[in-house]
Amino acid sequence: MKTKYKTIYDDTKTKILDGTYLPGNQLPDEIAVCEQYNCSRMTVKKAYDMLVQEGYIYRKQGLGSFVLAKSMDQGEVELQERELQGFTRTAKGHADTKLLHFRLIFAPKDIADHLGIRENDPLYDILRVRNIDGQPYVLEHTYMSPETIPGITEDILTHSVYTYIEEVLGKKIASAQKTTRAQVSNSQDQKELGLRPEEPVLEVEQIAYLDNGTPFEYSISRHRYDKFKLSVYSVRR
Amino acid sequence: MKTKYKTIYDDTKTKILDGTYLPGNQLPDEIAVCEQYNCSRMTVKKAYDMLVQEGYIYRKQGLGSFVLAKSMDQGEVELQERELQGFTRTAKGHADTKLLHFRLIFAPKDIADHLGIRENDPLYDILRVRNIDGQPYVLEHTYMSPETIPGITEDILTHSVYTYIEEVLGKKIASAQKTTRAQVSNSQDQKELGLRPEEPVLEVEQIAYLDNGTPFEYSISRHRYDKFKLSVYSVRR
DNA sequence: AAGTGGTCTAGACCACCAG
DNA sequence: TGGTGGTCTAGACCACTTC
Repeated sequence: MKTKYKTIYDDTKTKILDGTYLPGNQLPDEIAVCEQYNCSRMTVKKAYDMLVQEGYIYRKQGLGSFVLAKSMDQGEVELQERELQGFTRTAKGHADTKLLHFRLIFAPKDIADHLGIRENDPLYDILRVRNIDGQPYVLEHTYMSPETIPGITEDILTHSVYTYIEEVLGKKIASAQKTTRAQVSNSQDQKELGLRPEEPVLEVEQIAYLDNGTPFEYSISRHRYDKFKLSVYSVRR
Repeated sequence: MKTKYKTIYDDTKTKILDGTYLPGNQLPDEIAVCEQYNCSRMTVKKAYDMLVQEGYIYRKQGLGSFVLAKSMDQGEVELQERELQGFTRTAKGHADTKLLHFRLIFAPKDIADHLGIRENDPLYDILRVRNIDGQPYVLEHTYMSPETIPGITEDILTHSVYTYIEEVLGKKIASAQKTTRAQVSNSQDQKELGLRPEEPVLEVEQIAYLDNGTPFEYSISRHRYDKFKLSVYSVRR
């Protein structure tokens, strides 16, 4: 059974996206929505507040709730990642993966610290190139502990590790911390991503967590500079 | 008067940051906090949920609330920007600004669209270099409408525009949409930021909003690749 | 069974903004 | 003054986890 706040959230978001509510339009006030959905104000507030966090609407005490002018261009690049208090990845074409290596190594101290394991514990060391429509766009170096994520195979790595974790292992991926910077490309980047020496990469360092708080993945992704962008919406409070 | 949920949020966050609660520790359950602060469960939940969004804790139904192992390194670079559903900028040294130009122009169509004004309306066109401890780290190209933000002067631009907007104009900055990518540096970047031709920049495109939904600033910032990183924590839901 | 968080109610009072 | 959202209550019932 879907929750009431999720129903109101989904319905309202749909109406914003399909143009039923246009930028600048005032949304129905909380009381009106209460009556429509037969619920209490707190429930409406929760739904509307989620839309505020994601940049769809803004609200002002004494005035009302309004659709925000969404104005950043989308879609010049092949892969767009949007952090809207959730994970959304939009690839435009057909994706596939080339596995460069898949090894077991002794965990170095820094990575062991990130993953909450001991130095020299066994560690999966995975290097992959991701392609969209046959064109490489990111070189992904991934480390996972076999204790946390057992049973990784080449087949899983060329498809979706996340699907394996959630559907086969039955664990839930809950959150991720990412840090982004620009970097000069090295010879491996240039070879695998087809870059010229003066062309840079966008590096994303990530630690991903399960819903029990365990960090299960540490990764460094080096993206082609012209095929990836990261979007963030942040609300002050 | 500070709200109750903010008090609980601040107190708990402080205890996490100062080590009173260590990574992995269980936090007091909602009922216990209710009794301590003489409040209802909803109030505690609001405070704890904010800490979840910001990556300080995780919660699990049936189990409890726990401090998350925060594991991403901070502090190798001069400027760190962290989006924790709020704006946090951490500069390590003394900051100052060099104004390269400050003009009025006719708004080009694309920028006019971002700012919700008409093409050819007057527009401030501002180009600045920001230094920390005398070293340049970012070239900031900023556009604002004089209709929304009147009275900009050179003096304001070399100090804080945000302070001027909030304290002199009495308007509230509410949110911002940012998109980040890596770019090859151009000759202006190289000259102003002291980069060699093969060194890239991290470009951040931003639209910032007032609390009445008006977009008041469109900017493109080009950061030295080795002096800036952007961190994001995202929770799935 | 006991303990935890997740959702939800049906109100209350207050702060803010418009006319 | 009327309408809006912000905070808060004092419960309720349910879902999930561990024992």
